[in-house]
Amino acid sequence: MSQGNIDVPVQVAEVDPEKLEACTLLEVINRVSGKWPIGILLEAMRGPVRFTELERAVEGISRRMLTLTLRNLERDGLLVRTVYPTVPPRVEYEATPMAKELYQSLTGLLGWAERHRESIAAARVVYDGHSAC
Amino acid sequence: MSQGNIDVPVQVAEVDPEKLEACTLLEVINRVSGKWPIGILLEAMRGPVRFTELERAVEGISRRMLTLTLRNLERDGLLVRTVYPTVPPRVEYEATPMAKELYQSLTGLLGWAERHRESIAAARVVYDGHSAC
DNA sequence: CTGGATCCCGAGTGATACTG
DNA sequence: CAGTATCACTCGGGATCCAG
Repeated sequence: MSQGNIDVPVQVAEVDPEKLEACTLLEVINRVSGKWPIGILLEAMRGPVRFTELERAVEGISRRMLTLTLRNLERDGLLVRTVYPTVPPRVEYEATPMAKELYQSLTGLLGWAERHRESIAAARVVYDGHSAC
Repeated sequence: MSQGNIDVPVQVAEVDPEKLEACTLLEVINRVSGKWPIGILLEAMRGPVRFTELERAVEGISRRMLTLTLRNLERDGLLVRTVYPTVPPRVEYEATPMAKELYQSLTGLLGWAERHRESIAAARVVYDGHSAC
């Protein structure tokens, strides 16, 4: 969707489609990887949620990581941050449509994980020396 | 929203379905996160591939990380390792059907990434102070 | 309440050298 | 060819204290 001009000797660089896939996939994987992004996104998906609510909901996250992760998600346009200049500061975070769409895609992975959860566990037991029998 | 059962003292631990989703997703995300797993999987998906071939194909990976990542993927049953006791040792890795199915799921993420690549880039520019204008 | 600033430790990873 | 071993270093992330 980047052009319609025709007579240009396009230098598309012959990108190997598979390399491109690996790269792009890597970007999105990195975006949601880590312990916290998904948990936070899941909460913010249900509607506006406050900082403290997230702190309790995500469970186990430190204030520092909550802040940092929140900033990154906001930066990528996955979360909107709304500040209400009230006396006790009030800030709400909510997932953007883009983030919700991401979740739809993640569902595919979730399905895969659930379908193969046992297979993987079994594979590990075997690999680890199928000792504890 | 935590129950509807009345008479049974079920010990199902009352797992919040959303927590479960976050957890499972996290497992699979962690499995393929990192710089290397995807690249390796992509190569091994095309057919049996040798250690050295991977070392060149993945490009940028160190021998150490290649070995470690390979071991993890094998452990999870995503890769099969075949050793041919020939004079120069020959080892081949190939993606299992399970891994290929995983790739199908990853495709959903890839689609999302491509659809929103520009939006994200734009969001970042804005967030970063839309300076370099 | 919401977050920024520091300090610090351990896991992850690259570089390099060695081996069956 | 296909790894393994070691070392040094970076960096994520927790703990803690400070601030608007």
